[in-house]
Amino acid sequence: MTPFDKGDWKRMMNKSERTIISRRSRPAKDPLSKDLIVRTALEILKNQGLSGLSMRKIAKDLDTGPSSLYVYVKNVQELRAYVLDYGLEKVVLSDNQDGHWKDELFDVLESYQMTLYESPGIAELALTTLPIGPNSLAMIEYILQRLHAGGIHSTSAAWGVDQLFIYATSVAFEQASRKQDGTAMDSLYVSYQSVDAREYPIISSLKEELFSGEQERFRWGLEVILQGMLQMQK
Amino acid sequence: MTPFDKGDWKRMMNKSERTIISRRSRPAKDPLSKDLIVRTALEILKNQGLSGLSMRKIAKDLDTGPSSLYVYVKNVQELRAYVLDYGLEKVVLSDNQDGHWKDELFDVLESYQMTLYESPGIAELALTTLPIGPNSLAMIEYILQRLHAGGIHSTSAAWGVDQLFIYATSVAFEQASRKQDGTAMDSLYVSYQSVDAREYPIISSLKEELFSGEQERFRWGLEVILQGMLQMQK
DNA sequence: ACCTGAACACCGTTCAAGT
DNA sequence: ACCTGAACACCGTTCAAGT
Repeated sequence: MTPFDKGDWKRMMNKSERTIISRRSRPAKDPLSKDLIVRTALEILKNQGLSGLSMRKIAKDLDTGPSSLYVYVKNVQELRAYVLDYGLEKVVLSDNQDGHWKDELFDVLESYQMTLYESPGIAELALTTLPIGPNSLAMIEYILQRLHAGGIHSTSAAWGVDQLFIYATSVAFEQASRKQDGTAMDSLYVSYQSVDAREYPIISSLKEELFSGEQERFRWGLEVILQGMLQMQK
Repeated sequence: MTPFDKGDWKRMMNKSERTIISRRSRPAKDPLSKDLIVRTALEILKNQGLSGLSMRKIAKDLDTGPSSLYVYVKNVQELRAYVLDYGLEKVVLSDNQDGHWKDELFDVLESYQMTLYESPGIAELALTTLPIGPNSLAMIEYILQRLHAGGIHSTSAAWGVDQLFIYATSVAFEQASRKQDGTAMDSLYVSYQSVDAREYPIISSLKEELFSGEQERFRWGLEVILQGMLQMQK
């Protein structure tokens, strides 16, 4: 029995579904379950960001008190790990037979990056929370498989998949906070625009390039990592 | 006048020092200043991590109420940005004339990574807070200069420095949380050890490699990025 | 086994009032 | 100009008491 067998997960998430039928007297209020809690939490995360996600708000949305959640979840950190994996459900792992390994590799990473970009809260979560759960595992396995097809094996592949994730996650977070807040990234940009050219000559000369590029920049970064890994194998 | 001229910064950080002398009646209690607040905050961050850093605790350590801090700092987010730059003060930018660009590049990134590793709170901060301030700027300028010496210019350099920082920061954060908590990283390791070999064959076969390597792994990652950038220029 | 209320020990930020 | 106290609107987690 493994902790991440998909059946296990499903069973884990729906722990209390068996008992619904016997509760005929109060059909209006859904009974709690880990699955329901995580789905509610993800909804809040999408709408209000990571700082807006709290046990108390989840409880309120579920029309109960915060203490009720602790039957299904050990603490807020554990909840976040579940929410992250749940949020990665929509990352596309396309699997057509004649796809080229490199295209598929870049596509899945772009899909991952887009998923995070679309809900900045998930991006923030991905940055600080270790990837646990079936969706994360499926992605990692998929990427390792494509790297393998491209001739990158064993330690290089193991370390490389981490590096690719780090990069995609950080870029998504950066771009997401750029679109959302506005202020934080904008004020940084303004600062660089007026940097002292004698003290920081190269920064000053590259002040535009340092902030340029979106998807083109992301693809360039992936290419850098991949080319680097191939180069290191020689 | 530029926002990050070093003189400006010093003046900014010591705003109220001029007025000390006139306060002869209460010499026991230091008057507040941005510099004092940021230094106190950094001390708390080092000892108690990012979650232990709060306006209220800083105020308590300074023997005042939390509202007093808002004279010197707009909000907690701004304070964090200052604290981060202050925490990067000890990163070594060695500048001997006959140093090789690549050695110097790797050394400064390793020094950065070590600084974050030694206080996990700073690593956590670096992950989510944009680098503002003279220490961050000096590091970026230094790295751009070494990349330039290595033949990496303009857009490649501008995008590359970002990529190098992302990598160093993430590795430091990962390694720091591994040493501190124990639990989060350990439970992930245990999970991977018992992953279903039929469902995730490659993960299963690489379960050791996925967690192996420390400084060796970090250097490998830097080499990957650098080799990739050089390759992309051809 | 699950749910609830109340409590404990915290947060960031504001604002009127003082010097 | 700076500092203070008190208040407002929040947090995560625990625990005895209920069903």
